Amino acid sequence: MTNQDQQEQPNQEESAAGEQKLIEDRLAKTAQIRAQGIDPYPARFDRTHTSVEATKLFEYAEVMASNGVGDDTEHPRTETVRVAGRVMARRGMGKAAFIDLKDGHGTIQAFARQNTMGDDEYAILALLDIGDIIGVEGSVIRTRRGEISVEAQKITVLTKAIRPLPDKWHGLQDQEIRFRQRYLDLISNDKAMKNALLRSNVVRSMRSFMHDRGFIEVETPILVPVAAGAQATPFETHHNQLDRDLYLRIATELYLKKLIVGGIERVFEIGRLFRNEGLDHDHNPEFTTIESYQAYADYNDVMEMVENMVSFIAKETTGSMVLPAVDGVRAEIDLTPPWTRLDLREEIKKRTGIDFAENRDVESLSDAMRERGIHVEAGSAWGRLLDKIISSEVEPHLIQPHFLVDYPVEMSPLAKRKPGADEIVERFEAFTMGSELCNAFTELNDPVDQRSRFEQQERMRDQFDDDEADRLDEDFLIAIEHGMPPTGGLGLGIDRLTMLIAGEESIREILLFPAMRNS
RNA sequence: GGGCCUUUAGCUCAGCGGUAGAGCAUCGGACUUUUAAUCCGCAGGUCGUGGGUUCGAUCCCCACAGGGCCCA
Repeated sequence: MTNQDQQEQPNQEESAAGEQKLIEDRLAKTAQIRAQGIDPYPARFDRTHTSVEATKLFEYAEVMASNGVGDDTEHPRTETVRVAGRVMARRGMGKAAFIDLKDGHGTIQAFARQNTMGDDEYAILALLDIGDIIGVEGSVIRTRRGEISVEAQKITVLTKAIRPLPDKWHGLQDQEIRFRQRYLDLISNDKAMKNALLRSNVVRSMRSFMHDRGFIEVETPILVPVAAGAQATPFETHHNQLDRDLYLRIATELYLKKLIVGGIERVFEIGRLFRNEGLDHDHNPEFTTIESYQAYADYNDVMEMVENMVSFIAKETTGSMVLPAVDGVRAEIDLTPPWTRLDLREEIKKRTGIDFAENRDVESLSDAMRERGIHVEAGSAWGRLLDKIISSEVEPHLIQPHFLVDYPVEMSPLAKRKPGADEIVERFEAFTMGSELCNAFTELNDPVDQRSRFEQQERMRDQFDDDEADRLDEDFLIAIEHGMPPTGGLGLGIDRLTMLIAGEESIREILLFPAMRNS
């Protein structure tokens, strides 16, 4: 060992303890690798096969061998391949060693023997740690114990890791670290990776469903002067040069309807919404929705589209429209269309005996709720009270997919009134597992009615001190004053949909980086 | 917002009013077909933070912070 090498060794006397010690050990190995003239962080690696491809290649060779094809039909082996991945485990035995290598597709074992690799090449093994990323070159064989393995001719360090990985057997259990350092969750827990891939497939399949139906995908502003189109509290921000307060959007609705006015007859956007509210197992301050608008359609057309879209996505991503039961979480969920339609007024009557058409003011509805032991939040508007009844008395029963249909106008400032029923709008929401999946309606396109609905929302903001009331958006009103065709609109939460398909109870299992408090 | 649970070695977890333990990982040694490899040995901790009670607190009490569950 040269003097320079010795300088790169940590000083035994001063070596740190605990985590710092583990890092210093690995830094010392990194230095030793460099001292041998090897770059521990090379730029690229010419991988020929993924773990899965290499396995398949061998299985093919094995089948050929069983038919008498190949040089050594007793011990089939493939041509030389190069695989790459992260070292997940090692079993060293002196002059031989086994390494479990994990790549983006699966795992494959590498088998290293001193007499196959040669002393110089084999020496690198002493400097490898669990967590390092390496390339292995060799032919694929089956070991005596039956494991398909790349028999290493050469092992290349591709990235030296200087921090240790979580426990190889138990995986990463600490939920906080799983969410804050999702990369560790992805490395350690198969389910994390499965959910990440599932979400990607859900979105891809949703896009293809919409494109196949002639919908045009667009992107509309996230920074907006008025946070309108939904009932929620927005995040506020400020543009310095314009010296103007802006908000993060709480919905994509109004911009998309402006595009309907402009003649894009089928339009959708998949994008992030921001609502300034608390966190729980199905709320995150930022989340993703699809909103779509279809000219000349009404909410019945949208209802059909929703059940077809959701069942299509389930089929594409899981192979079935029937989602399997999850132990301790839920029964089987059958998404096969058609879904049951329930009249909202009738369903509330059935569950509670309350007929909202007979209790049209805050006082009588509050009384009816108290009689049945439903909590009444003081100072709530009528629509908020009814919403409470629905969420506490009706929603929990909707485990299999259902549509609740026809809502009171007070709760739905952007929906068109039902012909012949002034107080009811053509709106529906879909529920599964007791929670909302989507919200949709026949869009209100009467500009005079729309203006008065907005004004009513603004009055509610003042009267009930309701931050979440919708906001009047003059630009939008001017747009529909130019004429918006009859339109069916939809908003559907993509994270919630993915939860449903994944069988997860928490949105934080689906969002790769959920919002967390200060650490 | 209210209640309950939780925070101990890099990871997974025990523990207890009397100076802190295991498995894995690490470090040193043996080992040429392993599968959580095995065997021998070493090292690793301001027990979430801050107060209090006590002769003595990781443990009991209070507050705070992070995480989880339930309720609103």
